[in-house]
Amino acid sequence: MSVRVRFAPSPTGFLHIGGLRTALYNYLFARHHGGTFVLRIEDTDQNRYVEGAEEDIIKSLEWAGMTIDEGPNKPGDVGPYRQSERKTMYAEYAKQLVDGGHAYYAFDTTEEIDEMRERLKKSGNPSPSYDSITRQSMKNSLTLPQDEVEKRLENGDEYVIRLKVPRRETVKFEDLVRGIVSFETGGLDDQVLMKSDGMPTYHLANVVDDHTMGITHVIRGEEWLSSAPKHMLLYNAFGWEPPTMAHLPLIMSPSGGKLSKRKAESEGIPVNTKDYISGNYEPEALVNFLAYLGWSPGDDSEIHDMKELCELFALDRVSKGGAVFNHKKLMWYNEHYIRETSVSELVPRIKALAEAQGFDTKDEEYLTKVIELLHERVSKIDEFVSMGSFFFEAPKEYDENALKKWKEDSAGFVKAYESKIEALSESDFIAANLKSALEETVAENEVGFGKVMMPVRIVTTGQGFGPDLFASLELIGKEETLSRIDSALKQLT
RNA sequence: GCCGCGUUCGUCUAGGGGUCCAGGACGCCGCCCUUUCACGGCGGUAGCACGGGUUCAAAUCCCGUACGCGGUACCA
Repeated sequence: MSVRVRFAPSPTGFLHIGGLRTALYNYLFARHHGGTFVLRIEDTDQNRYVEGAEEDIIKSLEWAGMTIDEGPNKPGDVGPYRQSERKTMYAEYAKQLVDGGHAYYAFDTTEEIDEMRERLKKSGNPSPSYDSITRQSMKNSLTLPQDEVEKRLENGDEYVIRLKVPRRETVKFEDLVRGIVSFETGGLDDQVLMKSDGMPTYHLANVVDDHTMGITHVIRGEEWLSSAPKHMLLYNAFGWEPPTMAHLPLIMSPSGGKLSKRKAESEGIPVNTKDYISGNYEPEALVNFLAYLGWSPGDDSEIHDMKELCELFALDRVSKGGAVFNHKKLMWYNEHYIRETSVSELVPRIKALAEAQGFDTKDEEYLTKVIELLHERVSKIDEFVSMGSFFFEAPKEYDENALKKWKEDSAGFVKAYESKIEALSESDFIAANLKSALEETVAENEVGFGKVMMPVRIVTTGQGFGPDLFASLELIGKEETLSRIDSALKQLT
């Protein structure tokens, strides 16, 4: 049987970075086995639905380089791919469960359930739940006379359908990441399967869908492990073969705990995939980084593109413990992928970024040279623009830190240097000559190289660091260089 | 509280009884290269949570403890 996996996010917001990794592992697994990657939208909670979330999910997956084989945007044979559109199916299956004695109607109001919880708490039960014991004293089709149940149903009284969890049973299953996992049903509650609004809960919907969509492997986050036994009970009740399970370790925040929006952002980690897109991260870097966050191929390799990851990926090599998100390592990957990208590929991307900020990037030849000079020193491609803005326009202000190196004698050295390069013809205004002019200035004044170079750098670029100064000046050109020196001298002296 | 899952350098991990006084990567530190910065090269720092077993031999198997994380909804 060929592998079919699904990524099943709920459209309650922007795609979380942890969700993206779950999707990635599903995708890699599918591709590794020549299987199918399905996107299913789990929108059974109408209260939490967020407009535009589905588009964000699809856009994010595409940006990361994952191709959806079947999904709401690309229907296959087992659609629809949004749970809200499969509503009638769930009701039928729930009825089937009730008829088979595996589920029952419950008419209790929220208040009545709260009361029950309060009462049990008082009598010493620290975590009361609607379960095989308490259901006996509640209003449901197990306790109410048959005719009253029918009457309530006919009257259109509000009801839910609950799973009738067996009293004492052990649910055991094999998880591809964790091995054998087992639970006692005594600790499970009679989970609601159908809500009073007619929508199924996640538990029912995911089981029905995974089965009817032919899903062979359920690969999801560890937060689902606790409800997995309920799902196994459901497969059993339906008489279906359950898919193979694999629960992934969670991505943790550096300060501990699940990587939540609040935590992550206070630690400088973007949580939503869209923030990586708008933040100009390299998708290849994020994918490589995420793949290694909780998985490793077992050798000493670190760098793999999507194609290689697909070849290497195996669920039994996924680690069990949670993995802390290390933003510095992500940046290392990002730098790596930028260096791997050819200058010609970079040109259009940086042109767009720079122009969006109102810079004139001149011609392509010029931009190419700018990129060559900065290629080895940026961490993210937007730094080509921020670090290289002086290539596009004269500095508007001088970096505060750099100015610390501006001393009493700096202006004099800059003037001395200026008079030397002023003498250079346009065609002689090249890096080698600009460098020897500086060396001469240094020698004539009997000072260190930096005493002259740093001030020149500051007045021409506004910064105390950057690409090779002489190559930069050559690119900026004689006229512009001299004009920058003059206007800086006016401001700084 | 209860249930479940986990625990190898600061972080991500390799390791699945002897070849491990534990290997790689990020970070950090130092040196070299560069008369700036960065890149690159070389080197260094640092870890098997704890306690019991099993065994000739345990990071690797078993039990317990501690700690961490997840779940405990008519949310997913």
